[in-house]
Amino acid sequence: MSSKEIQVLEDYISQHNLKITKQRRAVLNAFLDCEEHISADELHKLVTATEPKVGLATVYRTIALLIQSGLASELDFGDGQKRYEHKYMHSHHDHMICTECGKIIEFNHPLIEKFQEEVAARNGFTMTSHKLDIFGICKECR
Amino acid sequence: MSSKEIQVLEDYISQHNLKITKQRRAVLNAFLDCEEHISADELHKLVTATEPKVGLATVYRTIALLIQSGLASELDFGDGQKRYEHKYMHSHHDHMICTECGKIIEFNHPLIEKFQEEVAARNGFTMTSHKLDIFGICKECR
DNA sequence: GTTGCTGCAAAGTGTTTGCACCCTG
DNA sequence: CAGGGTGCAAACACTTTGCAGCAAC
Repeated sequence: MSSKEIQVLEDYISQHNLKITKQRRAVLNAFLDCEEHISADELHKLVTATEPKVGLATVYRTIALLIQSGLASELDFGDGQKRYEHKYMHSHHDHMICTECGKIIEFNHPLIEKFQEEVAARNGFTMTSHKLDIFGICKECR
Repeated sequence: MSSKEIQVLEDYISQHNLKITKQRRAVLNAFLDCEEHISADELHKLVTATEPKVGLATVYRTIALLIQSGLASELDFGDGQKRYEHKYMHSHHDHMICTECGKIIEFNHPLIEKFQEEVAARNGFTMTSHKLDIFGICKECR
């Protein structure tokens, strides 16, 4: 259980006149325990394993809080549901998704990043963020 | 009105025991007339301007046909709805999206493409497709 | 005790499907 | 005239919201 992330959330909560509840702790802990790209529904299943009465709506509301506090970021691989991953203490990276088994490899290629900046600048764009997903077949599925 | 695309669709239709209808022509023509990244709802509005009785469901069903026949490809900029663009006779490119005005610039950077291949290969991935979106502020909105 | 939080159910959004009738081939 | 196509409405999947009761501060 990572106390730094709990601190980040509690700081955000106290700075916004919000309250710490056992549901919010449960959602945060389940999210932190899971080192994956998790959907709201999957996170809800994890949470209810220890706190059976937590509703899906609370999970969605807490995820919004995690995003606002900078702990989580939203992903969309185009499969109809949003996914979430750790953001705090987790540097930028892109995703390579196996379309057979769903495995996701994270990677970062400094030159790709650099050329993106270059393309943006060349078009007069101020880049705020970007998203690169590579789809393919991983070596186990080939 | 581009006869090549109509030919592609009619070929696909005749090869699959399907039928050509005025609704399908209307959807295809509206799609071809519009050189943008259009949503199903927007395309439906365009179609009903000339064919008022065409239903949204038919638009979705025809879009599926366009995708299967290789005329259209699906985009998802993470705003909750899918968008579609011309694919036939339109080479690969990525998107730069202005988060202020929604303007989309298409670009292609050969080195970025090359490094993606390289990263995939390095991880034992056989790359089948990829998607790069850069979000930022365009020069008019700055 | 105030004010925010929760669970539930209902509403929303974008997309898909079932069905009776219609039209193409 | 057979079999696919259409419009409509209902169903769907995911997410958000309204509300009365509950709990943190």
